Amino acid sequence: MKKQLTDRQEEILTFIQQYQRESGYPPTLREIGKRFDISSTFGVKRHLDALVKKGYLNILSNASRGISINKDESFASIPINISESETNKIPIVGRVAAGFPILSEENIEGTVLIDPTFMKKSENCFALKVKGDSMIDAGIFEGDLVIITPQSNANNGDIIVARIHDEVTVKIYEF
Amino acid sequence: MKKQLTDRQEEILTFIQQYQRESGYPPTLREIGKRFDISSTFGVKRHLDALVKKGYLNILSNASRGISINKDESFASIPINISESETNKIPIVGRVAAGFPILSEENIEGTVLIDPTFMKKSENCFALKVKGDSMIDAGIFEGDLVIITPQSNANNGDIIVARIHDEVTVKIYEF
DNA sequence: ATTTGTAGTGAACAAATGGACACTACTTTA
DNA sequence: TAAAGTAGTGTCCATTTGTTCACTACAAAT
Repeated sequence: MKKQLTDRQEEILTFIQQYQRESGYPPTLREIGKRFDISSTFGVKRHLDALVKKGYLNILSNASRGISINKDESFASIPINISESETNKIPIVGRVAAGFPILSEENIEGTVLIDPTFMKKSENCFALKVKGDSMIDAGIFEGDLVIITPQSNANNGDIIVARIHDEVTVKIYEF
Repeated sequence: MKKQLTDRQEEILTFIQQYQRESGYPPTLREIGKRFDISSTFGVKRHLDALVKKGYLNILSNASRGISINKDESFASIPINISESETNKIPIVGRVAAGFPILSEENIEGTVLIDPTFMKKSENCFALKVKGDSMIDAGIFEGDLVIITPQSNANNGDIIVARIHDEVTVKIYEF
């Protein structure tokens, strides 16, 4: 369990997190001091030393902006074993505008994150929102997101997406 | 569309990303130079300037380690509208060891990320892996992950998780 | 043939930045 | 009551760090 912080330390830790998130790098002692009206860098440093001592920060000596935040809270200190870089960020394709490639900006409505537990990382996937319930027998309902992996051929019985001009439908492939 | 990078620029960008991810703050010119055997900081700076010009980096003038990475690539420069902080990180509970609270470390097997599109952020949720196919009629198959929202009561017909001592089962609640 | 972009060296400089010291003051703990 | 922790000021210093200049060299595009 982490040690208790004073109000001041809590404020400063929050500021560092926020600064880091917004700018991409940590603040300097003077920037922290400016924010909290602490004129001496020494005053700020003592706060940081306290945060290091209590396990919330690491500081690289003599390096400028050498502050890193120890993030191991989440759920009762459960280790996160999934790095963001392994996560699938899949674009959601809305209407398919003629003339543009499917993954061009014109067609993208948003993105959805899919945990790598459920599918391996893929570069070409995209998602479609299902309209209508023609595939209800296959467990695909109105409003569901279906994730499409482009590939050059399909087997009998596969669930596929067919595009006829601008119109897109989900079907079972049978021959 | 982003402009093409040279091999050298690509290497350096990758290094900066990696350094940032691992240490929590960006590298200095000299640290980059050291990694690539570039003895002059000016040589490094020209690479960074090129990366800024091509839209991959922002640099705060005269600030030490003032490098921030423009991350808007993903899929053909689709804007990411989901911040990581909004994403649900849900712990996967394995066996339920008696005497420990459900979410204690002893019970956690891993975590899974669920996009907020599918469920609103919740602090108390956890996931269970389904064994057996007793709920196959409800579309719950062996190996599926079910996500549990603890709540104090259930309605007729709800799918619930019941715990009897250490044993946990998924059922439909009927009275 | 000239320009532009890339790639690098070496030196010198100014600003940014962390660290240390001496001092005051208040509160909490032992 | 003494010790330890917190909170802050002001000053000085050494190091870290980004910036700039002059110079060389090569390849691709105009």
